[in-house]
Amino acid sequence: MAAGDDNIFALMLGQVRAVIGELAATGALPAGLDLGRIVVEPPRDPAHGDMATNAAMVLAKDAGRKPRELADVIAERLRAHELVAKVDVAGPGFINLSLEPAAWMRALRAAIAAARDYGRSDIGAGEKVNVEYVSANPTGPMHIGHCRGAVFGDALANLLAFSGYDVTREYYVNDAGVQVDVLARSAYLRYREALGEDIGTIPDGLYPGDYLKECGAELASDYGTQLKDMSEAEWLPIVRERAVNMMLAEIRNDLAALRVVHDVFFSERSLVEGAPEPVVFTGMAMVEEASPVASGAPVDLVAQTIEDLRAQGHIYEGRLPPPKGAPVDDWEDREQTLFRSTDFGDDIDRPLKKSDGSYTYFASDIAYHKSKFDRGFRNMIDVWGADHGGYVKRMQAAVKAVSDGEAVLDVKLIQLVKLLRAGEPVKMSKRAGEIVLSRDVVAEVGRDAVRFMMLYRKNDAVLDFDLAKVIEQSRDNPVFYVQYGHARGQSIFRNAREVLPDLPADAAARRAWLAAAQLDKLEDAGELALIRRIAQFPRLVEAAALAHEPHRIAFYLYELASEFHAQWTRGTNAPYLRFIIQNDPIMTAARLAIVQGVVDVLAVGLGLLGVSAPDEMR
RNA sequence: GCACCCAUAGCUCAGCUGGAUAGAGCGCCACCCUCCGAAGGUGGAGGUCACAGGUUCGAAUCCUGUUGGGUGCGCCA
Repeated sequence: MAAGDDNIFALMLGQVRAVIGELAATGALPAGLDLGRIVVEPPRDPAHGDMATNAAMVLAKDAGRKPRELADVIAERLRAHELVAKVDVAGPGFINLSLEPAAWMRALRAAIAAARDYGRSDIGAGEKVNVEYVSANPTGPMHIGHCRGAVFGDALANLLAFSGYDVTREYYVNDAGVQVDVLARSAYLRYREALGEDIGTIPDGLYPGDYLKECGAELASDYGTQLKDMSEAEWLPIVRERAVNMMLAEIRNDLAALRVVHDVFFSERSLVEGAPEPVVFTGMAMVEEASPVASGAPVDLVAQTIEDLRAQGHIYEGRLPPPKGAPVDDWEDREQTLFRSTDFGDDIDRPLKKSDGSYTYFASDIAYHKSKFDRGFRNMIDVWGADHGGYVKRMQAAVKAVSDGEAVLDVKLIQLVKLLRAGEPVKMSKRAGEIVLSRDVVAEVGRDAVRFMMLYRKNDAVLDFDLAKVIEQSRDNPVFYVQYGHARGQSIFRNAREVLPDLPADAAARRAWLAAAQLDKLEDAGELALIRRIAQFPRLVEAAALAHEPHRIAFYLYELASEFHAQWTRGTNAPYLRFIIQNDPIMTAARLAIVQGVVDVLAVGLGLLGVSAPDEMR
């Protein structure tokens, strides 16, 4: 569980646990206490010291002692630690620790030494995690809603990988079902148009978007009039495959513009139609090369999964009551194939077959998640739009069923993006062509702004995204403010060479050089606060990873940048607080060590969010 | 009718999985630039954490109920 040596909070937590172990050994405490609930964290009020632990309050009941009394005993032993300056017992039984200045200097040195690995940990212990995100239907370009899910999933995957998980980034391609058939028919119309036919207005129910014209043109040049002479049953698979591949290529362009990557593109059709193995479009391969390779007997994985579940008693034939409140016109009370999701916490059992006998989307989704389990994933994270919220329970139920309770599915629901321009809503209509596309937004305000803002809000909160504000260069715009912090730090290094001619220009060499600085010269409250903030980064990353909440990184970075800017500005009124002191190379070197820490943390944090850390702002 | 999500300062939102006197930005008020980038900073006012119960040493956080908003509710994905 222990993170690296660079996490001073983990270090002290280990110390607290060790003390409790010692007390248990002497018989002062019962053995076998649950230490899992003990935390060591920065107190909200700095007056309470550097760190606080709830150990005594958490253990009091099981130990049969009063919290304050127990706290005194633990505190006594913590005082002996070399990095601990002061220990107080306060309130209901908090143990407040003040650390020796040397402890913070050590933390800063550790941060600088770790450089771009600062905050990296092994809490994931190499465990496999599947993060599925975007999974937009390949029926058109990505819109702004997909964009938020894409950025979220990507950042979450970064965070988990950084925290020691073995992460697979996955995209589920819905290349089966009626929607892609509609796509194919729409493309076929464009094909006829490309052959010179007057197709008039696009009929209701087909996709009217211009983006299919190119597909039609390609079909016309490749097939001439051949497809016109075929029946729909003949041309549909041909057109469908071409259209899906082209749409997927579009989407991958949109993803590339956001610098969002996937390791695996998983084909739904390969489940439904039966392939020897689930077909994956690998992250490296071009879409065109990714057609299913047939070898061996086809297996319908959906049917197989359903039959397996039936054998385990999770499936039966029965009737559902009609939904109340939202009357279905053509409700037909009939016997159907149902999954006992109520056995796993769902509200109602869920149908697996449509009235025509084919499988529901849910059925293939079960098979898909079964495939994740079969590929070794015990941890699955799905990133969905909030409108799929009603689907969460049944999917989690299904994952439990297919994994015999071994796998856990966490579903992250992504709320709407409300697009604004200078406070005014950007008009969005359902009619195609007026949907706000991800690529248009990226083109207008840039990838960094889009990514940061998408992550500067909890995933389950509606996001107001103001196109005018995110390119503003002011404190009001967190993207700029954080990036500016990084640029300002680099600017300080550029200017510092006047005072410190030996300061290496190369970042790695500079870190080594700064590690030798006399950090004990640092005693200004603002400086020390910055060092403490830097020291919190590892535990923050850890918490964000465990909670699957990348937005915490974004907020932390804003706070760090804010403290850094504040310290910088104090130097305007109080020159002795500047980072660069003209005739004091020793103090300057010590302060540059802080700047290095700030710059590294900002760079690492922005990197996790997929946002660039510029050396200068222009 | 049912399920899920949300409700925190005038506005937009954090609140580190139950901790101490609930924070930030914007807006408002009063200040600070012969500076390593003022593209900034300092201080102040502003809260019944929607409401009512409950759990316990301790609740914005967990449970129940109520109110208000959003999403969804065999066969679409």
